[in-house]
This record gives sequence, C-alpha cells and structure tokens, in this order.
Amino acid sequence: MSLDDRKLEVLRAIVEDYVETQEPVGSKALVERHQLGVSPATVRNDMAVLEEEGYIRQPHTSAGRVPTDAGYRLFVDRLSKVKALSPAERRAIERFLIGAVDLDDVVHRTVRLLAQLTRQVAVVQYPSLARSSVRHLELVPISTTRLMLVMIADTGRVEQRLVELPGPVPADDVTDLRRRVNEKLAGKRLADTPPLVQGLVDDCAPESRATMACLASVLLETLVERSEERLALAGTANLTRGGVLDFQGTLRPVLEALEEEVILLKLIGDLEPSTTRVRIGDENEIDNLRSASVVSTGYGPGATIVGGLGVLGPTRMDYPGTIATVRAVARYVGDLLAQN
Amino acid sequence: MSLDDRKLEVLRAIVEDYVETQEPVGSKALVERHQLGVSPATVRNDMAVLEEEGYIRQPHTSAGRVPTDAGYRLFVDRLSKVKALSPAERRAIERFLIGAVDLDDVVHRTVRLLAQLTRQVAVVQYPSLARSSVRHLELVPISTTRLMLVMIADTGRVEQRLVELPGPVPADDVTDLRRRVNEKLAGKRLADTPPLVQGLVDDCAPESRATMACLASVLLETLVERSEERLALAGTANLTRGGVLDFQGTLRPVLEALEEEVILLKLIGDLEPSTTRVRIGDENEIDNLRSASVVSTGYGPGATIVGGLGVLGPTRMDYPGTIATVRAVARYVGDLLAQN
DNA sequence: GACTGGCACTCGGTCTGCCGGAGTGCCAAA
DNA sequence: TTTGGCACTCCGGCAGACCGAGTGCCAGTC
Repeated sequence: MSLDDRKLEVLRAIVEDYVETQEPVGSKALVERHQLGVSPATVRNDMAVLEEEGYIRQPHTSAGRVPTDAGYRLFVDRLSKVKALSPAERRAIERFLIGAVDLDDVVHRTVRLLAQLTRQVAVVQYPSLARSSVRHLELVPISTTRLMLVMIADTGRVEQRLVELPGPVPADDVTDLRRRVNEKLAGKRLADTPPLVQGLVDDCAPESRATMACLASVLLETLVERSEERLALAGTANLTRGGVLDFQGTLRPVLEALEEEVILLKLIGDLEPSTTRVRIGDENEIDNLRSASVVSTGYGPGATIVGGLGVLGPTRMDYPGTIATVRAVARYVGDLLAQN
Repeated sequence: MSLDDRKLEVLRAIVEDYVETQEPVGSKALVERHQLGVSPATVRNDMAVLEEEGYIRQPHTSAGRVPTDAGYRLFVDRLSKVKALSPAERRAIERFLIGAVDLDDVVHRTVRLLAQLTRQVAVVQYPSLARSSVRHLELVPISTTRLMLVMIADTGRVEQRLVELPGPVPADDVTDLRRRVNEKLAGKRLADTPPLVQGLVDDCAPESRATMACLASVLLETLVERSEERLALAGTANLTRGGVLDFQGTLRPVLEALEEEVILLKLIGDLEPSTTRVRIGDENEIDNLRSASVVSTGYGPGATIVGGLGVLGPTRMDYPGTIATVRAVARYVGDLLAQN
C-alpha cells in the first residue's frame, strides 16, 4: 500500500512538531495544531500505516510517535521546501564575513557564523590543496644551510616547510633555484606537480643536483604527501542544547568523533556532487555519529569547488532551515574567495 | 586551632581517595585504606575540625566528606610531592614529538599528546608573536598591484597578509622594498617595530612613499595590532569521563568557555612566573569555569618563554600527576623549539 | 588530655504500590 | 472511508517503607 497525500501530510506534521517540541507527538495534538480536516482517529490509522512502513515509531506503547531516520529522509527528500533566509540572516552573514583580512580569518569567521546561525556544530574545511594551483613558491634563506620553503596557493592558502640543505648555498644560487622552481611549477595544479618536480632534478646541473634533490623531496612532501587538509570547528557547546536527550545519553562518542580530523573530512569533504548533502543518523558510516545528522556542501569561487563546509547536529534538526543556511554561507564564502 | 600533622594526613587521604573513587569518603573507609594508626572515631574528630576550617564538606548529612576548593589548594601547596613520570610516559612524549615537520605540526602533536597523557582537555598556545623577533620579511608579487607579505618569526611562526598597492609597482621596486624592510626590521623584537616602521616611511623617497605607506600600515597590522595569539585545543571528549558528575550537571558552560579563544588565552597565557600555575575551581575568574581546574605553564627554548600550555579538568583531578605531565611536556616542547 | 568504643540519629537511595493522564488499537456505526 | 467510543497500556510522579552508610556525641580508658 502506497502512501497517499494525507499520510505524507501527517508525516510532515509529525516531523515539524517533533523537531519543535522534542516530544513524541500524538494524534490529538496533531489535528489541533494542523488543519488536517480529519479526526484524530483517522490520523491514528494513518500513523499505524506510517509506522508499519518504518517512517515513524513509538518510544513505547501508549506514547506519541517519533520520526525514524527513514522518516526524516522522506521528509527531506519530498516533503520540505528549502526555507528562504530572513533578511536579518543575510545581513548577519554579510556583516560577519566582510572585514576578513586573510584566509585564516575567513575560515574562522565562517565557522563561527555557521555555528551561530544554525545553532549546531559547524565544520569548515580550508581550501583543499589538492584542488588548488601553485601561485608562487618562495625560498627564504634562514641560514647558509637552511631554507624556508613557502608555497602560496591560488586559493590563498600558504604552507611553509623548513629545508635542510646538504651543504652551504650562496644567496645567488637561491635566487636561481627560486626562479627555476617557479618557472616549472607556478600556475600548475598541485596534483600535476610530482612529475614536474622530478623533471627539475633531472634537468639540474650536476654540481647543484644534491641541493635540488633535497629541495625536491620537501616540495613533494609539501605539495602532495602531506597536502593535508586543515579544518576549523565551532559550536560544540550547541550539542548540549536540548539536554542529552538527543544523542542517546552521552555526548561522548560525538565529541570523540569531532576530535578526529579524518572523520570530519570524510563528513564534509565528499565533494562529488555540487549539491547539498544530508546524512541522517544511520546513514553516517561512522558509528559514533549514528545519532547525528550532517548537512554539508562544497564551496569555492564561481562554479569550482575548493573545499567543503557543513554542520552536525541531532537527527531531530530543522532540516529546511539548516540546509538553507549552509547553502547561503557556502555561496557567500565562495564569492569572497572569488574576489581575491 | 591549627592543623596538626595527622589532620593534614587525613586531608591528604581524603583528597586522594576522592580523586580516585569519585565518592564521598567516610571515616571508616579511610582508616582501612590508609595506615593512619588511629580509630575511625578519631578521624571523625579530625574531619569535624577540617570541615570547620573549610577544607572539606559534606554533600549532605550522613554522607562522607568531599574536599572543597580550599582543601585542594592546601593539598596542592603543602601535601603533594610532584610525581615522577613513568618511563613509559617519557617514551610516549619523545615518540610523539619527534617527526614533527613544522610548527603547526609541533603544536598539534603537543596538544593531542597532552590530552592523551592527562586525560583532560589540553590547550597549547602558539609561540606568541609579541615575544618573537622578526627573522625575515618576504614580499611576493601576486599581481602588479598586489603583494603578499609573509613574515617569518624566529619561533617558526609564519604570518601572511595581502597588501593592496595604490598603483602598479615594477618587480625591481619590490626587490628594493624587500631589502629596505628587512634591513630595518629583521632581528628586531616585534614589540619594538612600530617606530621603525614609521621610520621606513619617513626615509622613503617621495615617489615611492605612497607604496611604502601602504605596506607600512599592513606591516603594523601584522606585527602589532593583529598579532593575535593562536591556539590549539584537544581532548574535549575527556570532559565526559566520570559522567556529568563533575561540572555540576552540564558541560554547557565549560564547552562555551572553551570556544572563546580570549578566555583560553587568559587561562594559559599568564606567563609571568615561570613556574607551573594551578587554578582551582573558584579561583578561576571565568564564571563558566568555577567547577573546573586549570594547570598551566609556559614553554620556550631555553629559559625564555614564548607561549603557554596547560590542561583543564574537573576540580576532582589528579593534581600531582597532571602537574608533572604538564611540566614535562612543556620542557620537551621547549627543547624541540631550541633545536630550530 | 587524647583516643576509643558504643549508640542513637540523620538522610540519601532504592524499592514498592498506587494513581492519573495521555495515547493507542479496535470495533461498530455513519 | 471516516468517525466516535471504549477498553487497554504504560509512563511519570508521588508517598511510604526499608536499608545502610556515616555522622556526632558521650562516657570510659590509657
């Protein structure tokens, strides 16, 4: 038996009420709060069907109904329209993001803004190095046998690494090194650099080959191997809203998961589809987050995507509002990056 | 009436037992677990005095005793000797810290290590810019009217900022700018730079003065005004150990405090005395942390201090162990910095 | 004078039974 | 297909009883 329109309407009403009140919702309360045009008894019949289909459940006999993960999923996919942002929210976003002086600043402001607007835990990934291009490589002599390698990516990220040279290298040679490295690598996408770096060493005059090899290995490390993704986190205190009722008793597992950068990157870093992604409860692959939902999306200047951002909260979450906010913030951040 | 040795011994026993069991400790259990050489009745008399003096209290009549903040304070100041680290711990520290490739890495490893060893929340401040010197300033042309300013501090910190120039500046002029800026500022402590920067503008030829002024304002901002302190945090999940019993019911206020960098800096950034600092419960000025204790100390290469680190946990904390660990980690990090 | 054993007392925690209310499922009627 | 009615279930709160841990006090002892 398929679900007719009214049953879907009942499900929507249950989700909305439950999200708001955090209490199992019964048939009587439902007809009172929504214009369903039918009696509680009818609603009860519908509820029985919805329960059988797995969209809602009773915490215990003689209690109201609560949406299941599948119920939320159906709600998100078919029953909710994305909420428009209020002008106040738009203004908040703009006000928050202007005045950022560098990339660090942008990311930090963004993550706090997101946490504040959604009242959830917010995560923002720094622009991924893997998706960036090299804008410039700088070599700064620290001592005669030490260089600081500074890589500036087109997304604004700056990475630095110390290079221990095999022997003293005069300043002129450093200038030469810098020129050659930049000629070869500037403008290239990081993913494309490894063979080029190898080429640098091969093309090198024998007398400076040792130095270049040394530099190359650090370059490779910086550009590829340790092109680690960084991220910022904010709003953990929001986990305590609504008591410990969400998250079945303890924040423990959730807090633990939030400590693992690898996990967070999995959550928000999956950037294949350029659309917003919602993972509800059990849909999360990470066991610690079975009682949480994640809303994430990619951001970047124009149509390209350079990183991900998103929020994490209880499955009992205002999905339409959260999705709208996450999208809006991502768009604003993208615009901001485009300006540089 | 002053406290004789046995009463102090009783207090120590209470603290140690309570820290271990997290349960109010009674007179009988006390004489069983410690060789006090007296009967429970005697201990009770001592307890009555200790309570009157404000070092312990009863959660309710007919319950055992629990140390007060003052009790912990006395314990820390006079009753505990600093625990020596186990060889395993020493090894853990060394293993954890070698292999760090840059400052970011050092800080992140340190904070995780600290959280893991103490099983508390750990905070590590990046080497403070205010306490650093300029090692080198680099100017990287991004476009004809844009420079990226990169400042490298002797502590390894690297800050970058975008400079919008008033008009196009040829590459040779950039080289000249770079030379002059470095001649004037390299090697100077950041705190001493503002007048020097002003001097740079004054000494400038009229035709390039506008450019230099522009650069100078960003320099000032980078060097002083926004010489913001950064920090890293780890181990928030440790707050959930021991239930919510510590922290009187909610983690809320604590989590909120941990989100505020300003607050955290106050906690661990107070570096005046080079000794370890312990703040217990109410001794914290921040209201949200009245139920927490903070153990912090400074670190740096050799005897100089460039930043702070510490841990935060419930007042019911293993002070001797925590203090020892915090000190040891600080020393190791200092040594590591000294090597660069 | 300090310590000890004994004793009455207090009070939190747990278990029990009880009750009201909210909500359900089912059934017969519209 | 919807509806009103009704019996049933079960949570949550409340009161009473009981147990045990721990105390304070007092009189006796070293």
